[in-house]
Order: sequence, then C-alpha cells, then structure tokens
Amino acid sequence: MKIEMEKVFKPCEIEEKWFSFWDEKGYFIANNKSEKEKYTIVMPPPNITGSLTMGHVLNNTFQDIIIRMKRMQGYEVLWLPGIDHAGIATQNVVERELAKEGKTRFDLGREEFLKRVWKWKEKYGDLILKQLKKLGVSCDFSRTRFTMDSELSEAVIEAFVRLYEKGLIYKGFYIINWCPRCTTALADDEVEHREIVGKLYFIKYPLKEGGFITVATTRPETMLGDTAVAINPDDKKNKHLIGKIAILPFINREIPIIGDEIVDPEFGTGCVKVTPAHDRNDFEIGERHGLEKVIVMDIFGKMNENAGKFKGLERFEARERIVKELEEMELLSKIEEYKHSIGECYRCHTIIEPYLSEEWFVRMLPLAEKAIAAAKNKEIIFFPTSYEKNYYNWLENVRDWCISRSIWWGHRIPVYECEKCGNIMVKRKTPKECVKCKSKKIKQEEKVLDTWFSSWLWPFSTMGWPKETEDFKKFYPTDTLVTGWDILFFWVARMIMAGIEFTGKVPFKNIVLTGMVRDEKRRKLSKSLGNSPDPLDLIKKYGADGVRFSMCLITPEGQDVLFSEKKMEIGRNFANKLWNASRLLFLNYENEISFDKNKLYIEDKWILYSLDELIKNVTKDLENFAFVDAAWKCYKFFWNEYCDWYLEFIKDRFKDKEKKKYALYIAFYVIEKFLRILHPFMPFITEEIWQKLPFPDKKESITISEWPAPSGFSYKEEYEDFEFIKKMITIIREIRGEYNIPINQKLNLFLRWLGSSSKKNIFIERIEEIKRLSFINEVEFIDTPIKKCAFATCEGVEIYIPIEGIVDIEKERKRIENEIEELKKHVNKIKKRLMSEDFVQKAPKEIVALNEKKLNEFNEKIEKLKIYLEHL
RNA sequence: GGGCGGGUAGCUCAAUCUGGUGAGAGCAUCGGCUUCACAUGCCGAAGGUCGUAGGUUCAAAUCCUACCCCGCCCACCA
Repeated sequence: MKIEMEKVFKPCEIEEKWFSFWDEKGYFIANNKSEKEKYTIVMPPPNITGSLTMGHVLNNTFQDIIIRMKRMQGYEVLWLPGIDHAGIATQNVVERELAKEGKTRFDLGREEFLKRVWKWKEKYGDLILKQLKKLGVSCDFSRTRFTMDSELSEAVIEAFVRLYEKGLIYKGFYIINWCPRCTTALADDEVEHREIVGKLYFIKYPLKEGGFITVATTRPETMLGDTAVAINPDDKKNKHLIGKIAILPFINREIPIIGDEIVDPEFGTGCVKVTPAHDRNDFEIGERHGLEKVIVMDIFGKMNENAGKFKGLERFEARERIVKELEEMELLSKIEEYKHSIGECYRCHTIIEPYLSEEWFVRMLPLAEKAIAAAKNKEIIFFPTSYEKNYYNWLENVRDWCISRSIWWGHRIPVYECEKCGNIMVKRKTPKECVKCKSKKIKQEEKVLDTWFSSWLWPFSTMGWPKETEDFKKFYPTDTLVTGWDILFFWVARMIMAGIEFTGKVPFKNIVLTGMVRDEKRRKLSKSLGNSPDPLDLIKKYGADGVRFSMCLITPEGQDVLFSEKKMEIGRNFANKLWNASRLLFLNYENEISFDKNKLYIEDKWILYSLDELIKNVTKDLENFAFVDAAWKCYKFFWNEYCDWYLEFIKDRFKDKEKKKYALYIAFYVIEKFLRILHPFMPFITEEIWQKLPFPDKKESITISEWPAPSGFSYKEEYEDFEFIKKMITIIREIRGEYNIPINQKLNLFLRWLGSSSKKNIFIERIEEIKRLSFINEVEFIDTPIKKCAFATCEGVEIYIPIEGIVDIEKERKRIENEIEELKKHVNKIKKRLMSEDFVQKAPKEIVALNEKKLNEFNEKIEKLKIYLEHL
C-alpha cells in the first residue's frame, strides 16, 4: 500500500477536517473523571466588537501550545474561552448602526436600546471565537462564557455589594475624564495621551480696582467657569495682587485672587485661572479655598447656560469665538505655540474633557497592598521577570478606580434610592420597597459598571463563583495567564486584587506577558494605518500551522514583535519541509519496517542521541514559557539535523530492501516522536502526518498521545563520531565552493589518515554515503603527501583534492596562506594568554587545558598547511 | 519628574543573569546546483574593533562607574 502525498503541502484542506474531528471527539473538554492533576489557563476574553488581530494570534497560540503540551502530559486541562461585553465599544457600534437609520439611543429609550444591543450580540458576538477556531485553539468551547451571562452578572453584583459593605466603594464628585462623544466617564488608564503643538493664550482679566491681571491657558473656553485666579504666595512679582478682585470677562463675575502653592511662578505669567469644575488641579485648589464650582459644558461638550452668550456652542467653536472676541476687546495679550499633551478616549479618540461629575470609585490601596505581597511572596511569577517591577511601580502609586460609566450597555450599578425618603440601598436583588419607609417608589442608579469591573472577576466568575461549583473547586485557582503587557494594569493586576479579595487566593500562578505586534517600522498595527493584516487571510495563505509557527519563531520573549508578511514564510516553508520529509519516507515505505538494536548505524545513533536532547530541551523551555527557544530548537533539529544530514545519509540504504527495513524504522521512529513534540506548535500538519505513520498501536489522535520522553539510549560517543564525519564532508564541500566547482564535476579525494583509527573504521564503513554527500568520485588512502592539490586538515586527517587543470595553483597558495594568517591570529592570542603566569596559576585547570589543547591543534594545523604550502 | 527595557553583521534577534571554545541564527546580498522528498529546495561565500570612555580581573560582549543614543510605562503639563 503506497501512501499518496502531494508535492506541496496544502494546509487548508486538512485544517477544517482535523479541527472538527477533535471537536466531535470532545478531546478539548475537561474530563472530570481524570484522577490526574489539573492544569488551567485563563483565556483573556476578547472584545465582543473586535475581530481577530495578530495580538490574539500571538497569545492564543502560546496558550494553545501550553494547553496541548499539558494535555499530552496527562493533566486534566481546562482552557475556558469567552468574550467580554466591551461596554463603551459595543454601545458605540450599535449607536453607529442606529445613526444610519437617523436615530440616537435616546430615541429608542434604555430598554429598547438594550434589546437592540443584545440582538447585535447574538448576530456578531461570537465572530471572534469562530475566528480563533481557525487558528486551531483547543479550548473547551462547551464552557464558553460571556461577561453579561446571568451567572457572571450575579458575580459582578456580588462583588460590588461585598466591596460596598466593606466600605471600599464610595460615590463622590470629582474631576473625571469625560468623553463627550461616548458621554461617559473613563478611568484614568482608559485615556491615551498624545503630544500636540497647541496654543497658549494669554488673557487679561480686568481688576476691580483698575488695571489687569494676565493669565495663561490652553483652553480659553473654560474661563467661563473660572471662580478665582491663583498666585504662588512666594511669587515676589505677583504676590501683591493676592486678595484683590478680578472681573471675569463676558460673565462679569467678581472672582478673588488667591494664593496657592501649587502654582509655578515660572510658568506663563505666574497667574493661573482657576476652573474647579474643569480641571483636576483647579478642583483641588477649589477644595482648599472653598471656591464655587461652575460647570460650563453639558455632557456632549456643548457650552451650557453658565456660559452666557456662548451657550449652545460646541467647545472648540466656543474657544474660537471667545478668542476672537477677546482680541476685539483687547483682552488677549498674546498667543504662543505650546507643546503639551492631550488626553483622548481610547475607544473613539475624542479629546477628553476633565469634567466634574458624580461617580463611583473603588478604594484601591487596601487591595493593592495584598496584590504586592502576593508577588513578593512568589505566589505569582512573571515571565519575563522584569515586568514584576512595573507591576510594583503601578500598584505602589495606584489611584482610586472610577468604575461608573454613563452608558447603558453593561452591568447596572446595584444601588437603589427611595424616591420618597432618599434612603440608599445596595442590594443583590432589586428591593421591592424601601427598607426604611416602605415606599414602593424606588429607582436604581442609572449608571453601569466599567467593563473591567466584570473582567477582573473572570478567572472565577467563569467557574460559577460565588457558588462553590465543581469547576470552581477543581480548577480554581488557575495555573497560567498569557496576555499582552499592555493590559498588565487594566486587567492583570486587577484580577489579582479581585482574586485575593473575593476568593482569598491569587487567581493564577504564572503570568506570561507577550509583546505587542508591530509593523517593521515599530508602529502599532492599526486599521487606519493600513498596516494591520487580517489573520484569517494569513491563515489562508500560509496555513494556521505556518502562521502559528512563524509567530513563535519571530517573537522574542516578552518583547515586541516586528511583523511582516514575509516572515510568515518561515513557518509555511517549515511545514512544507516537514511534509516532504515525510513524503520521502512514505514513498519508500513498503509495509515493512523493523527494529534491531544491533543493526543501528552511526547516523542512527547520532540522530537518536540528538532527539533525546531535543525532547529534554523543548520540554524544559516550554515549562519556562520560552516559546521562541523551543520553536527554534525544533526547527533546527528537524531541518538541519534530521533532513540535511540524517535523511540524506540514510538514502543509500533505501536501495537495499533489507537495509531499508531498519533505516526506515528509525526514520519513522524519530519523526513520530518529533511530531509529538511539534504538535503543540503545529497541530494540523502533525496530526495529518502522524495518522499515516505505520505504528499500529498508536493512539487515535496525536492530540491525545503522550508527550514524548527521552528514549534513554546513551550514544554520546557515536554522536561525536558522526559529528566528525559531518565535519569532513563540510570541509570537502567548502573546497568545492571555494573554487566554484560544479557538483556534476566529480573530484577524487586522497586522505592521509593521521587521526584516530577508530574514526577511520567508521569512515570506511560509511564511505559510500560520504562520497555521495561530498560529491567525490573515488577515495584513496595515502601514506605520503601529494602535490598540486587543494589541501585541508580535519582532526589530524590530511585532505588532498587534486586540482590541477581545475583551478589555479597560485589561488590555492593564497587560500592556504590566508588560512594560516587567520590561525596565527588566534594562536597569538592564546599564546599570550598561556605565557602569562597569572593565567596559568589562577585560571581553572580546565580552561588552561582547553587553551593548551586549542594551541596545539592550531599549531598542528598551521604546520601542516605550511608544509603543504612548501611543496604545493 | 518617577520607573522599566534596549544599543552585537545591511535588517531582526541569540549569547550577558552564571566572565573563559575561532561571538551564532534567520532575512537580505553574492557564487554554484534542476542530485529521482522538498526551488516553499540543496551546497557554499561574504559580512561584526559587541554604543563611547574608564575601571575590576590572569581573562570582559558579559561585572562595575560615567557618558551618549533609542524605545516604552506612569505622573505633570495654567
């Protein structure tokens, strides 16, 4: 029975097939009957509105690698997929849809709008999970969760109530980051800062007693809300003004000039307009001095009734108008160019307005302290470790977390107010009546919770917490989290805090942080730049395996990845190489293979030794989440050892039916183990090939096969011997390359064997293969040197290749002279070292010996080259 | 201002923690090859005073100090 294989590996045909096979067999479902240890990975839930990005590809590939290895190692694994409801983003998407119909969410009303969002969710919400499947992720889709599921929502409410009852949640008026487009508050870390060249306006405020005071501002429109001017009390130039009264233009409000130390006398004029309702610092000044807080804008960023005649203008229009009118009134003393940074909404990139608003906050300090302690006690380990410092740095300076959002899509805050007596109730279930006055008129807080307030519970809310479910008992706390470093604070640190606070346990042991995927110019991938490839296109073109393996190969640990489509070729080419190497074996396979330890050749032992090393190293690397190292080791083993040397070497044996039996056995044996090692990286192609392998008692699928262990043969010596043969062949090839002798021009080889005689025996044993691989016609052993040859030495063996008529003897002379020069340089270095008494006395014996050995070796080589040069 | 990371071949990175073999890969470049698994391939070559200056050491890409660049995060920014 011949096994047919196409010349070029076509991934698309097999990916669908194998994924459904595994899925139907339920291999990914955590098997509750297993008695083995469990292993859990927390999948970062992708955003419901998003589609698959290269970032997802990267960290999901890594997660899949771990989970597949652990599954093969016999752990009971759980990798639970899910999506988060992405409050602001989703609401934006649906609002945009509505806008096409000419409607706003207010036209629909809260209830109808939410129905609309749910409808949208049902339609598009699982797109990203479908896309992830194409990548081959082996998560347990039967346990898919969504942050707005009723169980998860219960968890959110539970968490809120518990924190509130502990006094860790409070409500208050503060300056928050307001996005006028999304009409909601944002947490500090949801604001992206961008440096711009803006303008600094110098505005003269008339003094009540006559004269002016000049203030500087980048946001003139906020002046309408000014309630003071502040000066540093130590500012000699200006302090005489403190206590006087200024008159606010347009509004004609009398505002005091006050002293406050926060003011930098060196900046601008040294006088600061104070707008407590529109600036965080000004707010603090306002608190210290008991100033009035005048809000001049509405939630859409339009000037309100406090803005006098500017009412109704959009904030930037108002700015222009105000500047123009100030100029006409001769109250604008100058405008300077000024570089400063502005905050933008991370969802819609609208400029953030610092805004006074009543919001809900979580006190972070008590939570942060425990999270720091957990890392210090090594209950949490970071990969790479350097991120631990960032983690401490953030937690030590943590600020309270603004968790309320003035949008509709999300978990509505479980706070209820009695409309009759004003009693505030924080309840798990909507109260039917006021506990105080029994009134049935109760209204719930309008605001919803920040999406992260549900995500930070993800590791346990997905397992049924607060209920003590079987899953929760078994799989929590989890083992590993793999995610990008960009959400270390947003999400990772908060999950740790939540885990400790609500379950008393850190939610995971290992945190593996991956870099960001960027383009070759180090820019972030983004749709607007057009540098963001569609992973699904890449998968179509290079195969899921190709993309996965390429990403592993090009991603330095914890550092950013510079992506280019060209780089995807590495993985695809490797898949093809793997395919064709297998093809070679199958083409030669005739239903007969067998194993006999006594019939192993030197190259068999060499590859077996090498395979054992690979298994040990890759297992170790993967256990340390060193995916790149592991992937490169697989790559090099297979391509540069198994294909380039082993397969090339054993081909001769395929011609003899008897020898082929044994050769093929080892070839299949090695590839079989290698496929299992490679399977976590390239799940599809490994399965496809593995299924064809002629080992009758293998498992039904490679996915549930055992993770390989070293075979334990000890062939270290044979390994070295074969390395010598490789070196001989390489040297001969180098000579040929040096003279550009085409390989179809056969050369003869003369060897003066002054090296090890056991190696000579091995050499003679495999002489046919060696001749073939070094493109040599005849080999002859000689006792005396011969002239007019290309010459080289290898471990004492003198190599002569007659070159007369093929190349210039002068060229050979030069080549050898160069070689001698090179060697002399090193010899001198080593000599110098060895001549130093300090070195000989102080350096470790092995090092001295090594140097001596090298020196001898080099000198010997030089001598030989010199002698040869003389009689060339 | 606070913190983190980096500077090694034209490009992207190993090796640095734990000092010691002729500093290694991949891509790009150059030369040779249609050898019956693979041109998504095979065989070779060229390319590096390891950011700069000191120091420690028998020995420094590796440790220490200073400096120069580059990137990132946090805070501030009237």
